Amino acid sequence: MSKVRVRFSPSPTGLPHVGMVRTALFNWAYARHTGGDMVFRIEDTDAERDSQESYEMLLDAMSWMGIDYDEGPEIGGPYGPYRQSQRHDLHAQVVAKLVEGGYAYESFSTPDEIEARHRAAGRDPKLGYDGFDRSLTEEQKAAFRAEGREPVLRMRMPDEDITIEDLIRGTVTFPAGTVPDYVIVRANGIPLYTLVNPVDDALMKITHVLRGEDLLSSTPRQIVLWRAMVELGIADAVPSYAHMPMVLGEGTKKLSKRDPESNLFHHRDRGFLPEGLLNYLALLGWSIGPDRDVFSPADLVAAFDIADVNPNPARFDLKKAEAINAEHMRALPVGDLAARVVPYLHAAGFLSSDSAQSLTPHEEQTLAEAMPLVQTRMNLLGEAPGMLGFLFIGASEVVVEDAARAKLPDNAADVLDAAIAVLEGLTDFSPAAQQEALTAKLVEEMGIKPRFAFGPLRVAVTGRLVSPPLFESMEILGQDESLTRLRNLRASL
RNA sequence: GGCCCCGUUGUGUAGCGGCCUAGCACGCCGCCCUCUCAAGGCGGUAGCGCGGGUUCGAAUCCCGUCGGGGCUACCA
Repeated sequence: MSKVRVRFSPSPTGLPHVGMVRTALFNWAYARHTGGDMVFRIEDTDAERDSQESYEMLLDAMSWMGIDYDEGPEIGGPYGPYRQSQRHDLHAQVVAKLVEGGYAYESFSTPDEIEARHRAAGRDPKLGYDGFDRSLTEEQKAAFRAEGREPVLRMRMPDEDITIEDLIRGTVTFPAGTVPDYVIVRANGIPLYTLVNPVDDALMKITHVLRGEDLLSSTPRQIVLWRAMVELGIADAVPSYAHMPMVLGEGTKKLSKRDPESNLFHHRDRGFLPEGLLNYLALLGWSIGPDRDVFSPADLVAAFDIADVNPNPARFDLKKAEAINAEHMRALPVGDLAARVVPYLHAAGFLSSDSAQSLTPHEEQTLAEAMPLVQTRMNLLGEAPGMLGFLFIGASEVVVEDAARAKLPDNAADVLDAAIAVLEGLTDFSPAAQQEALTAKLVEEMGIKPRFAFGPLRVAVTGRLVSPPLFESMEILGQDESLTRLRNLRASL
């Protein structure tokens, strides 16, 4: 069996969509699992919608997700160029052979004329092209040209059933006559996706076409093109196909490009780990085993087979995605997690640099001490500023959230006064010492429930209702800083 | 309308004729733990769309039906 060659061939239009990334991921996983090649090709044939910005985001998305490729734009390869817009000559050569071999023909019919003919014959006007120009004589063609009409090129579909063995769906048959002769080249001479996609696949020796279900219906026409290319010696063999399920949003509709959740970078911005999102995306239509759903990219590669992919569409579930991401965050060595959280803390204004290597010694130490406290308390890296921000500011910058202030008990002033007195007297400011002393005073002596005894302290120190453990937090801040914060809140009551 | 695909708890899945009184995970609910919130532990909730077959036996096979989706462009 020859080497597997798969390809990911997006159009650079708009933002990278998670469904699209999932397609790239499965292609990649299949290539890596089989030891095959992953080809990355940009289908920028629609100048109207394509953009350089979108192209760059595509590269960014691939590299962030860790989806590498063996051939592609920027890195090249034996079957380049890898941007479709630079392959016009290659396409033109194939078109010429197709026409010469009688596989494609010139068609002058306009959509209106086709529809009119259907009506005249009492057929459904929406049947599609009727094959009218299939055997035009040279005289008839000349007559059309004399009218100033330029023909499109259509592929001649055979009068036979076309069957594909889909790796995910099994045998799929399209009855003869249900697919009309389709256009491969516009009247202006520019080839269409329907031509260029299979042609480039053939030229790049692609063996497996793994793509979205939305392309299933266009497969029979591509098979016909492939068969023609094989006969013409352009292609080696018709590839295997696998049509992956769509990624749905809420309800039953496809996850729309308008939906922010469809944007890969939206998730990156919120603080998904690439391996976390990759793990979740792989779960959309595939599973690694009956009782496991957390795995690394390497695990995916080791276990993945396109034949195991489910044919039914899957909904994108943010909650599940975040839970998976949280698992990955907890599995990370703390130092690693700390480094990953730095850009988010910097963006929120809490750190001097977005690189863990360039932090001040104090920032570095504070982060190192705080990270273990919050590793199990976050689902996303983006939660770090809210969780840890208070550690990187001065007492005067602490902002007490309204909700936190509202929740202060009536005796908050007494609690704070007592706590300040206790903590001032400590020579050992360790969490254990703090807790012992504060519990003795507030809980046992004053008879306040722990929850209400420590709540006001938490608010004073962090400004929030939810925070890392209180005593550890105060230890990191230091005795003086902690006391200042307690006094500040006390003074504001 | 035509052609095609899909159908297991709210969500993602395991299941490939008997191991299923349907497993796992997320979610949700409760309890335990507890300085908040998590994490962790324990327990609970909820499903084979429907109807016929085939079979000793069906979530698993067949047919139909209903429901959802895709395609039907001189877009990709």
